[in-house]
Amino acid sequence: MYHIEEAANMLKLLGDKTRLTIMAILNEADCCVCELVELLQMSQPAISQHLRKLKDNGLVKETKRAQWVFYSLNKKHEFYPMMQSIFAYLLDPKEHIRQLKEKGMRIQCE
Amino acid sequence: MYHIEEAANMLKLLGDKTRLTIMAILNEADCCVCELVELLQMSQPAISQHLRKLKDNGLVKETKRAQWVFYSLNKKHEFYPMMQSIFAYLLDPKEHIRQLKEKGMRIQCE
DNA sequence: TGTTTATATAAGTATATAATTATATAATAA
DNA sequence: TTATTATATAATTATATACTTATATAAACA
Repeated sequence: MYHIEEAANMLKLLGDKTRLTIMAILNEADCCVCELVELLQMSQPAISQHLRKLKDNGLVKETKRAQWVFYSLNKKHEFYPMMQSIFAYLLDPKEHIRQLKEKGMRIQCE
Repeated sequence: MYHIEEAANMLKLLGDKTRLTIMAILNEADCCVCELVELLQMSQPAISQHLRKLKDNGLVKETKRAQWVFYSLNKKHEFYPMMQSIFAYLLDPKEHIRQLKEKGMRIQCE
């Protein structure tokens, strides 16, 4: 049971097309920044700034591996269950992976 | 299964403390503007403007009765099931009604 | 009728947000 | 070492947002 203000803040974070898409993608596979840049066809700083916002609010975690930074959902987050039920309405769970492959993109950078 | 852009737009509407609270209250009982004004301790124009936004996006309906305008959730809205699952995480379903009564407020204006 | 009550809307303002551009950092590769 | 690649961050700008104040509308009531 969440406080309404925290919940509103979390919903606001998801209430942006770019961030919701990022979260939907990460819900299927961890991903590095460059993949998100290509997938979403947006500039690298724009993606990084959205990721920072998600990270600052604890919704995603980052792992550095070689020259890449991989992002993943923070499954320990208080709102993770609520997000999952949103994703359940939202997603064809295979859709983003399919989209990735259609564009000839690997799922992992390395 | 919703398009991600429409879903983001809907989540943005819910991603405001005032609107999320209004939706949570309406999920428990239809309500007129003056009650929302007292409950949320905000100005009448501020409340009306949030209600208009919710109405323009089809999330709530209005019914005029005497001098009051009652608002209610639009249960036919495409996103109504998703909102319900959000509310399920969000709410102690009796909390807002209790809060209403504590303030000596009637649930219906008339 | 004129007054009050409930609500909506318009105009203005302050703040928040998302993007771009330019630059910094850090790791890898040549 | 220098160049390249991946990422982050700062500064700027344009737009969106939420509020206030003032006003309009419409119903009820004296």
